[in-house]
Amino acid sequence: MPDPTHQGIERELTRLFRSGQHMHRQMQAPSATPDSLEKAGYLLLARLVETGPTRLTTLAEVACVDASTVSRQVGHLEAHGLVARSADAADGRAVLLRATDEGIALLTRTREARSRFIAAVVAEWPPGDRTEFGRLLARFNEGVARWSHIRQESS
Amino acid sequence: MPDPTHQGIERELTRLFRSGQHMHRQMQAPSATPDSLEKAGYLLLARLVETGPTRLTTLAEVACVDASTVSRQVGHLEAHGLVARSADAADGRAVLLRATDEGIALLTRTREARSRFIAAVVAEWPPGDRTEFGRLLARFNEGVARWSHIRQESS
DNA sequence: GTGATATGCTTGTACCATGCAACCAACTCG
DNA sequence: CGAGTTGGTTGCATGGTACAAGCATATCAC
Repeated sequence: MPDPTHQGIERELTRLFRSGQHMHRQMQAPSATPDSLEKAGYLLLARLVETGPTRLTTLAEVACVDASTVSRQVGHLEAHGLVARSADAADGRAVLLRATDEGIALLTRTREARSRFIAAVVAEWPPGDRTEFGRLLARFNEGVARWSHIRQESS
Repeated sequence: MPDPTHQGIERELTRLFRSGQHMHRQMQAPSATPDSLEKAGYLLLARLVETGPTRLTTLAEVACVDASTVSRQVGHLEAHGLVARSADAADGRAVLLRATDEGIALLTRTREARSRFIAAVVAEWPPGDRTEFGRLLARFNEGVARWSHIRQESS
Protein backbone atom coordinates (compact mmCIF):
# COMPACT_ATOMS: atom_id res chain seq x y z
CA MET A 1 0.00 0.00 0.00
CA PRO A 2 1.30 3.38 -0.94
CA ASP A 3 2.43 5.72 1.75
CA PRO A 4 1.13 9.24 1.16
CA THR A 5 4.35 10.74 2.41
CA HIS A 6 6.39 8.96 -0.21
CA GLN A 7 3.88 9.80 -2.87
CA GLY A 8 4.02 13.39 -1.80
CA ILE A 9 7.77 13.43 -2.11
CA GLU A 10 7.52 11.77 -5.49
CA ARG A 11 5.07 14.37 -6.67
CA GLU A 12 7.15 17.24 -5.45
CA LEU A 13 10.30 15.83 -6.95
CA THR A 14 8.52 15.52 -10.25
CA ARG A 15 7.50 19.15 -10.01
CA LEU A 16 11.01 20.09 -9.11
CA PHE A 17 12.46 18.31 -12.13
CA ARG A 18 9.96 19.94 -14.36
CA SER A 19 10.81 23.41 -13.22
CA GLY A 20 14.46 22.55 -13.04
CA GLN A 21 14.51 21.63 -16.65
CA HIS A 22 12.76 24.79 -17.47
CA MET A 23 15.00 26.91 -15.27
CA HIS A 24 18.06 25.55 -16.94
CA ARG A 25 16.82 26.72 -20.26
CA GLN A 26 15.58 29.98 -18.87
CA MET A 27 18.62 30.92 -16.90
CA GLN A 28 21.19 30.49 -19.57
CA ALA A 29 19.35 31.72 -22.59
CA PRO A 30 19.23 35.41 -21.69
CA SER A 31 22.67 35.78 -20.23
CA ALA A 32 24.59 35.98 -23.49
CA THR A 33 26.97 33.48 -24.97
CA PRO A 34 30.23 34.04 -23.16
CA ASP A 35 28.73 33.84 -19.70
CA SER A 36 26.54 30.89 -20.29
CA LEU A 37 27.31 27.35 -19.41
CA GLU A 38 25.18 24.71 -20.96
CA LYS A 39 23.53 22.48 -18.49
CA ALA A 40 25.75 19.53 -19.19
CA GLY A 41 28.82 21.72 -19.22
CA TYR A 42 27.97 23.18 -15.87
CA LEU A 43 27.58 19.84 -14.23
CA LEU A 44 30.79 18.57 -15.72
CA LEU A 45 32.79 21.61 -14.83
CA ALA A 46 31.42 21.59 -11.32
CA ARG A 47 32.56 18.07 -10.84
CA LEU A 48 35.92 18.80 -12.28
CA VAL A 49 36.48 21.64 -9.90
CA GLU A 50 35.36 19.48 -7.00
CA THR A 51 37.68 16.67 -7.82
CA GLY A 52 40.69 18.47 -9.23
CA PRO A 53 42.56 17.10 -12.25
CA THR A 54 40.78 13.95 -13.27
CA ARG A 55 40.82 11.41 -16.00
CA LEU A 56 38.07 11.40 -18.51
CA THR A 57 36.85 7.93 -17.68
CA THR A 58 36.88 8.65 -14.00
CA LEU A 59 34.81 11.70 -14.62
CA ALA A 60 32.40 9.68 -16.69
CA GLU A 61 32.03 7.09 -13.97
CA VAL A 62 31.43 9.63 -11.29
CA ALA A 63 28.89 11.40 -13.42
CA CYS A 64 27.27 8.13 -14.45
CA VAL A 65 27.37 9.04 -18.10
CA ASP A 66 29.05 7.46 -21.04
CA ALA A 67 32.67 8.31 -21.70
CA SER A 68 31.81 9.43 -25.19
CA THR A 69 29.48 12.03 -23.82
CA VAL A 70 32.15 13.36 -21.54
CA SER A 71 34.61 13.34 -24.38
CA ARG A 72 32.40 15.55 -26.48
CA GLN A 73 31.50 17.82 -23.61
CA VAL A 74 35.11 18.27 -22.77
CA GLY A 75 35.84 19.09 -26.37
CA HIS A 76 33.22 21.75 -26.17
CA LEU A 77 34.44 23.20 -22.92
CA GLU A 78 37.99 23.10 -24.15
CA ALA A 79 37.04 25.02 -27.25
CA HIS A 80 35.80 27.75 -24.93
CA GLY A 81 38.95 27.64 -22.87
CA LEU A 82 37.18 26.45 -19.74
CA VAL A 83 39.04 23.20 -19.29
CA ALA A 84 42.47 22.06 -20.36
CA ARG A 85 43.78 18.63 -21.08
CA SER A 86 47.23 17.46 -20.25
CA ALA A 87 48.88 14.13 -20.71
CA ASP A 88 48.94 11.84 -17.74
CA ALA A 89 52.56 11.14 -16.99
CA ALA A 90 51.68 7.75 -15.60
CA ASP A 91 49.68 6.58 -18.58
CA GLY A 92 50.19 7.70 -22.12
CA ARG A 93 46.63 6.90 -23.14
CA ALA A 94 44.98 8.94 -20.47
CA VAL A 95 44.23 12.62 -20.42
CA LEU A 96 44.06 14.64 -17.29
CA LEU A 97 41.39 17.27 -17.29
CA ARG A 98 41.49 20.36 -15.20
CA ALA A 99 39.44 23.50 -15.09
CA THR A 100 41.20 26.62 -16.28
CA ASP A 101 41.09 29.81 -14.26
CA GLU A 102 38.55 31.07 -16.70
CA GLY A 103 36.51 27.94 -16.21
CA ILE A 104 36.59 28.32 -12.47
CA ALA A 105 35.63 31.94 -12.74
CA LEU A 106 32.71 31.13 -14.97
CA LEU A 107 31.60 28.33 -12.72
CA THR A 108 31.75 30.65 -9.78
CA ARG A 109 29.67 33.25 -11.53
CA THR A 110 27.12 30.67 -12.55
CA ARG A 111 26.95 29.28 -9.07
CA GLU A 112 26.47 32.65 -7.58
CA ALA A 113 23.68 33.42 -9.98
CA ARG A 114 22.00 30.22 -8.95
CA SER A 115 22.54 30.87 -5.31
CA ARG A 116 20.97 34.26 -5.70
CA PHE A 117 17.99 32.68 -7.31
CA ILE A 118 17.68 30.21 -4.50
CA ALA A 119 18.07 32.95 -1.99
CA ALA A 120 15.15 34.72 -3.65
CA VAL A 121 13.01 31.62 -3.50
CA VAL A 122 13.66 30.96 0.16
CA ALA A 123 13.86 34.60 1.13
CA GLU A 124 10.85 34.47 3.38
CA TRP A 125 11.50 31.13 4.93
CA PRO A 126 12.38 30.86 8.56
CA PRO A 127 16.15 30.37 8.71
CA GLY A 128 15.68 27.03 10.38
CA ASP A 129 13.73 25.72 7.42
CA ARG A 130 16.49 26.74 5.06
CA THR A 131 19.20 24.83 6.82
CA GLU A 132 16.82 21.96 7.33
CA PHE A 133 16.04 21.87 3.64
CA GLY A 134 19.72 21.78 2.78
CA ARG A 135 20.31 19.03 5.27
CA LEU A 136 17.48 16.87 4.03
CA LEU A 137 18.42 17.37 0.41
CA ALA A 138 21.95 16.30 1.17
CA ARG A 139 20.70 13.28 2.96
CA PHE A 140 18.36 12.37 0.20
CA ASN A 141 21.13 12.62 -2.34
CA GLU A 142 23.21 10.45 -0.14
CA GLY A 143 20.51 7.84 -0.13
CA VAL A 144 20.08 7.96 -3.87
CA ALA A 145 23.79 7.63 -4.38
CA ARG A 146 23.94 4.63 -2.10
CA TRP A 147 21.11 2.98 -3.93
CA SER A 148 22.64 3.65 -7.31
CA HIS A 149 25.86 2.21 -6.09
CA ILE A 150 24.21 -0.98 -4.96
CA ARG A 151 22.36 -1.30 -8.22
CA GLN A 152 25.54 -0.87 -10.13
CA GLU A 153 27.44 -3.47 -8.20
CA SER A 154 24.72 -6.06 -8.26
CA SER A 155 24.13 -5.84 -11.99
CA MET B 1 28.21 38.00 -0.07
CA PRO B 2 27.21 34.44 -0.63
CA ASP B 3 25.27 32.70 2.07
CA PRO B 4 26.59 29.20 2.69
CA THR B 5 23.11 27.88 3.25
CA HIS B 6 21.99 28.97 -0.18
CA GLN B 7 25.11 27.63 -1.73
CA GLY B 8 24.56 24.38 0.04
CA ILE B 9 21.05 24.13 -1.33
CA GLU B 10 22.32 25.00 -4.76
CA ARG B 11 24.91 22.29 -4.58
CA GLU B 12 22.47 19.69 -3.40
CA LEU B 13 19.93 20.61 -6.02
CA THR B 14 22.61 20.24 -8.64
CA ARG B 15 23.38 16.81 -7.31
CA LEU B 16 19.74 15.96 -7.28
CA PHE B 17 19.29 16.91 -10.90
CA ARG B 18 22.28 14.89 -11.85
CA SER B 19 21.04 11.77 -10.21
CA GLY B 20 17.50 12.47 -11.28
CA GLN B 21 18.51 12.42 -14.86
CA HIS B 22 20.30 9.20 -14.25
CA MET B 23 17.44 7.71 -12.31
CA HIS B 24 15.05 8.38 -15.12
CA ARG B 25 17.16 6.37 -17.46
CA GLN B 26 17.83 3.71 -14.91
CA MET B 27 14.31 3.22 -13.74
CA GLN B 28 12.64 2.81 -17.05
CA ALA B 29 15.25 0.85 -18.88
CA PRO B 30 14.85 -2.42 -17.01
CA SER B 31 11.08 -2.43 -16.77
CA ALA B 32 10.38 -3.55 -20.33
CA THR B 33 8.88 -1.63 -23.16
CA PRO B 34 5.14 -1.70 -22.54
CA ASP B 35 5.45 -0.49 -19.00
CA SER B 36 7.86 2.26 -19.64
CA LEU B 37 7.06 5.90 -19.98
CA GLU B 38 9.68 8.15 -21.43
CA LYS B 39 10.59 10.95 -19.18
CA ALA B 40 8.80 13.61 -21.17
CA GLY B 41 5.82 11.37 -21.63
CA TYR B 42 5.53 10.80 -17.93
CA LEU B 43 5.56 14.47 -17.14
CA LEU B 44 3.02 15.21 -19.81
CA LEU B 45 0.71 12.42 -18.83
CA ALA B 46 0.96 13.37 -15.20
CA ARG B 47 -0.10 16.88 -16.00
CA LEU B 48 -2.91 15.70 -18.15
CA VAL B 49 -4.29 13.54 -15.40
CA GLU B 50 -3.99 16.41 -12.96
CA THR B 51 -5.82 18.85 -15.13
CA GLY B 52 -8.34 16.64 -16.86
CA PRO B 53 -9.19 17.13 -20.53
CA THR B 54 -7.05 19.97 -21.75
CA ARG B 55 -6.19 21.72 -24.94
CA LEU B 56 -2.84 21.16 -26.46
CA THR B 57 -1.75 24.76 -26.25
CA THR B 58 -2.88 25.03 -22.67
CA LEU B 59 -0.85 22.00 -21.83
CA ALA B 60 2.14 23.51 -23.56
CA GLU B 61 1.80 26.73 -21.61
CA VAL B 62 1.49 24.97 -18.32
CA ALA B 63 4.47 22.82 -19.08
CA CYS B 64 6.43 25.79 -20.42
CA VAL B 65 7.39 23.96 -23.58
CA ASP B 66 6.69 24.65 -27.19
CA ALA B 67 3.39 23.52 -28.61
CA SER B 68 5.18 21.55 -31.28
CA THR B 69 6.91 19.51 -28.64
CA VAL B 70 3.64 18.70 -26.97
CA SER B 71 2.12 17.88 -30.32
CA ARG B 72 4.76 15.28 -30.99
CA GLN B 73 4.68 13.91 -27.49
CA VAL B 74 0.96 13.53 -27.68
CA GLY B 75 1.30 11.79 -30.99
CA HIS B 76 3.63 9.38 -29.35
CA LEU B 77 1.44 8.77 -26.35
CA GLU B 78 -1.60 8.43 -28.56
CA ALA B 79 0.16 5.80 -30.63
CA HIS B 80 0.53 3.82 -27.44
CA GLY B 81 -3.07 4.33 -26.51
CA LEU B 82 -2.26 6.37 -23.43
CA VAL B 83 -4.03 9.55 -24.39
CA ALA B 84 -6.94 10.24 -26.69
CA ARG B 85 -7.84 13.34 -28.64
CA SER B 86 -11.32 14.55 -29.20
CA ALA B 87 -12.61 17.58 -30.99
CA ASP B 88 -13.44 20.57 -28.89
CA ALA B 89 -17.08 21.33 -29.48
CA ALA B 90 -16.47 24.99 -28.76
CA ASP B 91 -13.63 25.42 -31.23
CA GLY B 92 -13.13 23.39 -34.34
CA ARG B 93 -9.41 24.04 -34.40
CA ALA B 94 -8.71 22.79 -30.95
CA VAL B 95 -8.19 19.28 -29.73
CA LEU B 96 -9.04 18.13 -26.27
CA LEU B 97 -6.59 15.72 -24.79
CA ARG B 98 -7.45 13.28 -22.10
CA ALA B 99 -5.66 10.34 -20.58
CA THR B 100 -7.14 6.96 -21.39
CA ASP B 101 -7.79 4.42 -18.68
CA GLU B 102 -4.71 2.65 -19.86
CA GLY B 103 -2.73 5.86 -19.59
CA ILE B 104 -3.94 6.45 -16.08
CA ALA B 105 -3.11 2.91 -15.14
CA LEU B 106 0.37 3.19 -16.54
CA LEU B 107 0.91 6.48 -14.83
CA THR B 108 -0.21 4.99 -11.59
CA ARG B 109 2.14 2.08 -11.95
CA THR B 110 5.02 4.37 -12.77
CA ARG B 111 4.22 6.57 -9.82
CA GLU B 112 4.09 3.64 -7.52
CA ALA B 113 7.41 2.39 -8.75
CA ARG B 114 8.88 5.78 -8.05
CA SER B 115 7.29 5.99 -4.68
CA ARG B 116 8.73 2.64 -3.81
CA PHE B 117 12.12 3.87 -4.82
CA ILE B 118 11.72 6.91 -2.68
CA ALA B 119 10.52 4.80 0.16
CA ALA B 120 13.71 2.80 -0.14
CA VAL B 121 15.84 5.91 -0.08
CA VAL B 122 14.18 7.36 2.99
CA ALA B 123 13.59 4.04 4.64
CA GLU B 124 15.83 4.76 7.57
CA TRP B 125 14.87 8.34 8.09
CA PRO B 126 13.01 9.38 11.14
CA PRO B 127 9.38 9.77 10.09
CA GLY B 128 9.47 13.41 11.04
CA ASP B 129 12.21 14.07 8.54
CA ARG B 130 10.22 12.48 5.78
CA THR B 131 7.18 14.63 6.21
CA GLU B 132 9.41 17.62 6.72
CA PHE B 133 11.20 16.91 3.49
CA GLY B 134 7.93 16.69 1.62
CA ARG B 135 6.73 19.90 3.14
CA LEU B 136 9.88 21.82 2.31
CA LEU B 137 10.01 20.49 -1.21
CA ALA B 138 6.45 21.58 -1.77
CA ARG B 139 7.22 24.97 -0.40
CA PHE B 140 10.30 25.30 -2.50
CA ASN B 141 8.38 24.40 -5.63
CA GLU B 142 5.82 26.94 -4.67
CA GLY B 143 8.50 29.59 -4.47
CA VAL B 144 9.99 28.61 -7.79
CA ALA B 145 6.59 28.71 -9.41
CA ARG B 146 5.91 32.15 -8.03
CA TRP B 147 9.22 33.41 -9.30
CA SER B 148 8.71 31.91 -12.73
CA HIS B 149 5.35 33.52 -12.88
CA ILE B 150 6.79 36.92 -12.13
CA ARG B 151 9.50 36.43 -14.70
CA GLN B 152 6.99 35.49 -17.30
CA GLU B 153 4.78 38.47 -16.70
CA SER B 154 7.54 41.00 -16.62
CA SER B 155 9.19 39.83 -19.81
C1' DG C 1 -21.04 38.29 -46.15
C1' DT C 2 -16.45 38.85 -47.34
C1' DG C 3 -11.83 39.76 -46.57
C1' DA C 4 -8.10 40.56 -43.05
C1' DT C 5 -6.22 38.96 -39.04
C1' DA C 6 -5.63 35.91 -35.16
C1' DT C 7 -5.46 31.35 -33.11
C1' DG C 8 -4.78 26.12 -32.67
C1' DC C 9 -2.21 22.66 -34.33
C1' DT C 10 1.09 20.02 -37.36
C1' DT C 11 5.23 19.38 -39.91
C1' DG C 12 9.98 20.46 -41.59
C1' DT C 13 14.40 21.48 -40.05
C1' DA C 14 18.06 22.01 -36.91
C1' DC C 15 20.47 21.41 -32.50
C1' DC C 16 22.05 19.28 -28.35
C1' DA C 17 22.72 15.48 -25.07
C1' DT C 18 23.16 10.90 -24.80
C1' DG C 19 24.24 5.68 -25.48
C1' DC C 20 26.21 1.95 -28.02
C1' DA C 21 29.46 0.04 -31.02
C1' DA C 22 33.52 0.27 -33.65
C1' DC C 23 37.85 1.84 -33.72
C1' DC C 24 42.77 3.31 -32.59
C1' DA C 25 46.50 3.91 -29.43
C1' DA C 26 48.94 2.72 -25.48
C1' DC C 27 49.65 -0.20 -21.52
C1' DT C 28 50.33 -4.91 -19.14
C1' DC C 29 51.33 -9.40 -18.47
C1' DG C 30 52.86 -13.93 -19.77
C1' DC D 1 57.25 -9.96 -28.43
C1' DG D 2 52.27 -10.97 -28.80
C1' DA D 3 47.54 -11.29 -26.70
C1' DG D 4 44.45 -9.10 -24.23
C1' DT D 5 42.99 -4.91 -21.62
C1' DT D 6 42.08 -0.12 -20.95
C1' DG D 7 41.61 5.07 -22.22
C1' DG D 8 39.73 7.86 -25.53
C1' DT D 9 37.51 9.35 -29.98
C1' DT D 10 34.29 9.01 -33.62
C1' DG D 11 30.15 7.23 -36.32
C1' DC D 12 25.54 6.39 -35.91
C1' DA D 13 20.95 6.31 -33.84
C1' DT D 14 17.52 8.20 -30.61
C1' DG D 15 14.98 11.48 -27.96
C1' DG D 16 13.63 16.09 -26.53
C1' DT D 17 13.46 20.64 -27.73
C1' DA D 18 12.80 25.24 -30.36
C1' DC D 19 11.77 28.00 -34.34
C1' DA D 20 9.58 28.84 -38.58
C1' DA D 21 6.40 27.73 -42.14
C1' DG D 22 2.09 26.04 -43.29
C1' DC D 23 -2.91 24.76 -42.92
C1' DA D 24 -7.45 24.98 -41.01
C1' DT D 25 -10.70 27.35 -38.40
C1' DA D 26 -12.43 31.33 -35.88
C1' DT D 27 -13.25 36.24 -35.24
C1' DC D 28 -13.63 40.84 -36.27
C1' DA D 29 -14.25 45.10 -39.27
C1' DC D 30 -16.63 46.88 -42.62
